Amino acid sequence: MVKSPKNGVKKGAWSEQEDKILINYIEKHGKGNWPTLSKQAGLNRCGKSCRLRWNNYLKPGIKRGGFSEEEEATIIALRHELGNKWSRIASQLPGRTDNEIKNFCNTHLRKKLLRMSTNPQTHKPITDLNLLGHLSQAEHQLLSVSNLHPFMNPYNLKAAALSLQTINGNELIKIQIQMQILQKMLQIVIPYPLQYTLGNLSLDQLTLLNQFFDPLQAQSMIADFTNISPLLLNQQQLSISEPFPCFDCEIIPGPFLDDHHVKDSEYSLPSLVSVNPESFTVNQMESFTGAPDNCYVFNAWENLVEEEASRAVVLS
DNA sequence: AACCCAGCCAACCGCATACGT
DNA sequence: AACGTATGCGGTTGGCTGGGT
Repeated sequence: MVKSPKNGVKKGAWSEQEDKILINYIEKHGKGNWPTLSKQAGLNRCGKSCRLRWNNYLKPGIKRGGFSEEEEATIIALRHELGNKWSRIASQLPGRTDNEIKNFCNTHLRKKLLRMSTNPQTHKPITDLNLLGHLSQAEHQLLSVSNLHPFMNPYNLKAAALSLQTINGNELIKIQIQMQILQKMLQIVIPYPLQYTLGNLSLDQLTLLNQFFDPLQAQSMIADFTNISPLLLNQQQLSISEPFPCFDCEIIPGPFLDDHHVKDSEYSLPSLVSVNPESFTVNQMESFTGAPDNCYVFNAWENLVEEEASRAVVLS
């Protein structure tokens, strides 16, 4: 990046020679005043540029290369706590600079969190439809192949239904609102190729899909779940094997919110679960810890998402 | 082979604050 | 107290690069 000199001061990428001059000067004389340092060292750079080059690149102890999982976890936690206070975050990571962490957050982490249906800014699950308007098409694509929402996972629907036994009306309303948001998100983010593949489904499959993603239908499903015999409402039976992002621990209580945050550091596509809510029976309830293979709606949905992910088609 | 495009990241810019006179 | 300068910080830019067409 070579930019045109302004007032005779060079800008843009630093050359090896300039780096050597700066290092040698600081090793001999220390840092001191940057504008003065620049002149005395014979560098045709402004002091600010010298300071930045030294602090972000040349200073001894600067770590280069990818971030470890531990560093990444620390960054996520501190970002959640401090916001975009890059220098404060960097102070907790020896050898890392604020600039490097900022770049890391704005590229790798952003992509990763989107894939987890998580707001890159707040690190909370995406429920703000306004955010979707700021995403690129590629990011929409990324989001669309992610585990959009815990309610995409029938385990969560089931657990939410069980929780209805103990939660109050306000929380029920919140759940219903979240489901409506999910439905709207789907309308927005499902990319054309995925919609196209819906054409390959049978009418029955489409009907069931529609029911599942229609908030009113979904509400009635939840209502239906509450009619399941109390003998079956043993939450201990719910052992969720599929990892997924925590939705919102403050709103929805239940066993499905514990110890199931995504630990996978790669961008693997979370598996969806195969359960047909309409044919939910006692036996299926008892075997709910597994993922039945014979429930075609969610098998179909899982296949669709996987197919979509494998295509990796960016909409034009 | 040539072109396009998106992601990466070093470096710049502008503002706020600290510091010295 | 007021002013000028240096420094710190966070947002933004733009050249480079690799992958796709």
